Amino acid sequence: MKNKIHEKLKQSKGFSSLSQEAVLGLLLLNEQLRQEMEVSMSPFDITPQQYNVLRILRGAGKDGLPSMSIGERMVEKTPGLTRLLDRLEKKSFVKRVHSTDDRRKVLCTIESKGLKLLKEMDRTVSVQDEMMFNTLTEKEKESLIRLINKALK
Amino acid sequence: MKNKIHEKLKQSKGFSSLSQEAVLGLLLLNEQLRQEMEVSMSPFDITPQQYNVLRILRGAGKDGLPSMSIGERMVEKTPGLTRLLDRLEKKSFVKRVHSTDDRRKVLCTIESKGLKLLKEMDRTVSVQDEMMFNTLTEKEKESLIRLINKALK
DNA sequence: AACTATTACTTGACTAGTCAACTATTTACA
DNA sequence: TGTAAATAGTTGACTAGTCAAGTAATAGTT
Repeated sequence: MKNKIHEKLKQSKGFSSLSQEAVLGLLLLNEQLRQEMEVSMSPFDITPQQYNVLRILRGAGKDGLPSMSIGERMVEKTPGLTRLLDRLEKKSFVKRVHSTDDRRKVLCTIESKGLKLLKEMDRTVSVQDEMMFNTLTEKEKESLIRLINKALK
Repeated sequence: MKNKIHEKLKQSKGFSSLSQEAVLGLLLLNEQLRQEMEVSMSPFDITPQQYNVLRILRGAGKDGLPSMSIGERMVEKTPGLTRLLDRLEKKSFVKRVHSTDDRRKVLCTIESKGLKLLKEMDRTVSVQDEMMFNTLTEKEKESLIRLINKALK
């Protein structure tokens, strides 16, 4: 089989270690995923990160979630999140209110417009997940998941 | 073994498909890598992307490389690259001159200051590559690389 | 009760990426 | 040869992430 990692990097020399090759491969595969997500989501006029937040908020239900808790479920720091929520609020996908029992907290809830958007996107997204790994068998996917799990700290 | 993908996402429910689980795992693993890179490179006052460009230019040698060709070796569009090169040039790590045989092209070459920086960083970076996958055996790394290769389009 | 520390977020200044529109140069062909 | 098309890069306006510093509210301590 051709080494696509070499190919994409237009690099003819070998790698100095298996770890290095794995690192570069991981970066490339992630980039491929990111691009596919962006393409499949852009017709809905939303970015992957914004979609991610909306999905978290849908999971949280009617009570909503303080900003910090959203941040924990993504891998992002709070400052970026504040501004991302600003944009989602401007588009009326989410609503923010100061929590009454701890007024430092800002409870975010998804609005009906946001729920509607997610519903429209659900199919597209799951099709895209399948597409992403359609060159792998189910056994191979399991194996990939196992390795990723083992590599996560 | 514990499912770290679930854990990190604070998600107790199952995934709707193996592909979805693989997608989420891939995003998390990439994030872990990105963070580790940022931490290990920040003492050198350089970002992973800037490091990446410098390494490409070192590979290109004394003749340098036009911006477009650098872009192909990364996974980035030209506009971002222009500005990234602006910053590297400001720090005197690279030099840009209009090519004489095709004056649309801008040839980028790495400067001695850039080479020196890379030399200082080489050890750190390769140690970090090893660290990233130190929970996997060599056989498992090979297997991961094979799967990544198969998933790359 | 008062004073400090912690927590939850916001703001500002930065790097980095996107797309769309523009300039300059080269190539293609009619 | 002269005009149109393609190529290389830049610029502007945007999303998104970072860190560091600031504000407001709560919790902890004496």
